Amino acid sequence: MLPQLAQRVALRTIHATFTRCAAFAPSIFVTRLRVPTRTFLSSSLPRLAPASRKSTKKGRKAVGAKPKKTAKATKKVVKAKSRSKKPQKLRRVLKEDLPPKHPPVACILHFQDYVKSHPVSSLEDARLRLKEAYGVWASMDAAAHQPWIDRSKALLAEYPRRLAEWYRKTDEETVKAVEKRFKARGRILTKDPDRERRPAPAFLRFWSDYRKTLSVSGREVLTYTTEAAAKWRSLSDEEKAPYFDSYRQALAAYHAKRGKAPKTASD
DNA sequence: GGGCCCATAACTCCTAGGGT
DNA sequence: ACCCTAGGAGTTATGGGCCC
Repeated sequence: MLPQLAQRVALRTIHATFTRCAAFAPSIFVTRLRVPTRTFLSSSLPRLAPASRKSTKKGRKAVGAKPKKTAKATKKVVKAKSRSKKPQKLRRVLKEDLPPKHPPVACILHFQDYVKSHPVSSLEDARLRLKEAYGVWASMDAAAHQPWIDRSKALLAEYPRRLAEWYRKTDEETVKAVEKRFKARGRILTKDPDRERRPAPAFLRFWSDYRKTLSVSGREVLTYTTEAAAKWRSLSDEEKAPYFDSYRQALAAYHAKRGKAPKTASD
């Protein structure tokens, strides 16, 4: 095996050569693209295209979806550009400001233990060890997996509490800065598990009841959302009343808890 | 006025971990 | 980036209402 230094030099030389060649013939030296393991072509159930929603929910973009540039979006870009002339002073996010990391899952815990008992000495060695560790994991039966699953479950059970604790001890400005940093890196900050949820509105209460009357499950339920909406629209005010009443009650309780009075029509 | 949130399910994608 | 996999979280339809 090559000594570490020699190996690094060799790798760097290969990389440098590759980069130089790629500069001359980019079409030949196309860098490996990260292709999703499953696409809408291979998917058994392709994602449904948004019909009436003006925008999708925030967060991860659909794979392959290129955001349309509407006049409004262009306006926003111009606005953002003009704003960007004045450099915004962002709060610096320190390492200790970051929320607790998501706990490792069972196979990763197993991998950690495996590496501890089988130390590596080189890059090639590390790669082999990885393959080896996951090979060992794959060859184990469910009973053998159990200790790591239990550990993972324990860590996972603790995670929401740790996250909620982080939200409690972290000031709003830092949370916002962390959120921004996450967003900039294409990640999403997990929401506070203890956050107070707004009560579900009348239609959702109706929908919850409606789907109980359906004898379908899974994704099939989705096809009934339109039907449920039509049914909701066809309901008389009297029929809708119980749903609105329960919503108003829940909303009043929600506002009372927050110390804010609900807005009325006269507001 | 736009964006988000609420409920619901399966499906899909991403993240977590280690060393180099 | 490479190697792997379990599980978290976003996506998707829907309408009403709140908040910025």
